[in-house]
Amino acid sequence: MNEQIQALCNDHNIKFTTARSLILEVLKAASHPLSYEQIKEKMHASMDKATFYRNIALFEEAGIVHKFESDDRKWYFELTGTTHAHFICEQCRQITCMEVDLGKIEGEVKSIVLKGLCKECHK
Amino acid sequence: MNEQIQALCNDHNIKFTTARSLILEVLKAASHPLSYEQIKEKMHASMDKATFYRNIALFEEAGIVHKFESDDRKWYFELTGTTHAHFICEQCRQITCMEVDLGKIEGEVKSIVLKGLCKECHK
DNA sequence: AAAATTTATGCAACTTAGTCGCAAAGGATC
DNA sequence: GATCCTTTGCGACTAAGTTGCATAAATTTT
Repeated sequence: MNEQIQALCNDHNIKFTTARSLILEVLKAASHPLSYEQIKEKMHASMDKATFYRNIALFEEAGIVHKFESDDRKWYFELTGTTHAHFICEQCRQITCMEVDLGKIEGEVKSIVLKGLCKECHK
Repeated sequence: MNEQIQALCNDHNIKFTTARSLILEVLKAASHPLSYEQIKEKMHASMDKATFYRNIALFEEAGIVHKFESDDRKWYFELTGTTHAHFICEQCRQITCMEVDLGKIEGEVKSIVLKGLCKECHK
């Protein structure tokens, strides 16, 4: 587990530190994008937010992590991987990942965010 | 022009005031979503931001206006109308509207935001 | 392996889009 | 024209995220 994360850092010329390992571990285990608060909760170790955000910025530059804003003025982070869409429910705030076929679009699409009411809340 | 806006307010049980008219005029003339700053610039009349945001909240509740966050920690507003997607270029920050066919999705989709590099910046 | 240099972390102060409380202004109603 | 209700503007506030700076941890040099 840790080896994979260490390898991820090495591959991108990023030094492997405790803080970075903690962040990446949480993101790796997550099934959907998480905010700073959520990541912090899952970390079982304290970390200054400055450290967090600086490392996230580093990951982003390296292309390891992708971030986007939901509709709550917070950033949500996830490991980059398959390009998939996110559905954000305006009512329960749950973020779910989904595959979407867009057909052809000019330019390069890096992320897709759908908003509305999820299956549950729509009833 | 003004009559249409007035009618829009009447139809939704919203009193027609100067401030509201100013906001809606700008939104009506816009071809893509605008932020508070952008709307303010186009208004040719001063308005307190509290007034602006309170009226926007009112429009939202009434279903006249739709808002979403881009990736710059700002809200972008537009009149609701045909459900269409927005493409936000991460480089030039331009927001363009586009039609997208998603196929079938469970729940109710209210907005779609794509991010990436636009046709121009992708070159 | 101690000193020097570089890099990462934590703290505290700061930034800024958006929000809230409150008083004054503007209309409507009697 | 006095009373009531709504809207507006001002200023203080909020909170996610950022930045400067000092300390701590690595890494390199001698």
